[in-house]
Amino acid sequence: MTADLLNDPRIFEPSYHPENIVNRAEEAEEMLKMLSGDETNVQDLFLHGSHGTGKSVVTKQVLQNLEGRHQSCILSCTKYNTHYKVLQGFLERLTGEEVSSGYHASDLLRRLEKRIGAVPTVLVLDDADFLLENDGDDLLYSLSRIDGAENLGIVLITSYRNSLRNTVESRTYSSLQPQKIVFNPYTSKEIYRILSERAREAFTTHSVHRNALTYIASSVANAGFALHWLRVAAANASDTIRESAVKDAYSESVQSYTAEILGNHSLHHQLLHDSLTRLTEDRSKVNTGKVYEKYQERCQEASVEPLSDRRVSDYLKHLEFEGLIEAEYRYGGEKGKTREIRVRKPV
DNA sequence: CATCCACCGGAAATGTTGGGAC
DNA sequence: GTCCCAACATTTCCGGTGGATG
Repeated sequence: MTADLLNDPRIFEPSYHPENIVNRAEEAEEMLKMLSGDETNVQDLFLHGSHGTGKSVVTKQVLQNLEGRHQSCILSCTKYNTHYKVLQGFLERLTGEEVSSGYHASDLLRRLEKRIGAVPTVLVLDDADFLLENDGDDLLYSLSRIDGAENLGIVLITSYRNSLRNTVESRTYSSLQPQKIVFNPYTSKEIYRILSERAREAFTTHSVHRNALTYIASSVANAGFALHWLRVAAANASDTIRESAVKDAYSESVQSYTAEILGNHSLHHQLLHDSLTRLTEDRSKVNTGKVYEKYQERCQEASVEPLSDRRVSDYLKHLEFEGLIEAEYRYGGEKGKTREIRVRKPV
């Protein structure tokens, strides 16, 4: 690691909050208006866009702007993926007190209701695909019926589902009526700006070549991965970061980026993803059955009991939510009903 | 037209965990 | 400690799916 090159490694962490967010002013302004509750009730929002389009970062910024007047809290549904866990998480963050398990979910709901009271409140569910898959709309229904809902804004962030309407029951949808905001993929110009602004903060002057940044910017639209890639290249470089260093760092970046995402999931997700990469070294496709076979092998290697194929089918869906795999669903035909799966590199 | 492919995915059943009440 | 219970995680069960094939 080169301390002289990198002023502050935290600047590349996903948790880092940049001063200036490239080309998302419109979205931020709209969100602020909807959540402020100035002209009307605090609204519910549905934010959708592929990975690395700035959904979470913009949301954090907006919440910061509301600080003082609003109380707010963000949970990622990769971890908080059930009714109970979400209520527990929100309550803990808002009150600062630990909430153990063993209560009735309705108990927690009542406590949350009380806590919200007359205070404008924004509750954000990031990676909401995971919750919706698991819990259906049970939680959303409860939250939408909460007393004092005019002060409560629920923000759902998804990168897979592009609408809430076909996911939840119509009674839930109609009481939420979330305003949908779409985050379009960044252009390579925008990625370039994101990289160079971040590089200016993180590196000592002139330590990164312009070509190095253009190379990344022309390759990917996922800002999170772009930044990760640049950080890996920086860590490997001894003096200046050249285009060649960036090219060399690609595979390692993909690997560590993927590992980071998988780190939020179970061992079985990892084994499953691993089986898949072993099966499809090129950009070839495999069917679910083959993947499951390979997965069972991997489990044996790792001395772990494999999960049922039904469960694995759900886990594959999770990998799809995370953008780690691409699946095409086939119904009938000579191949029967299955899906063709391929590993997906971050783009 | 019946049958088959090769799974999908909903629903119910079962297993597990951690608390509270006694 | 024992019993009961809610919340989950996972398994078991099973009715689809629609073109290809005989």
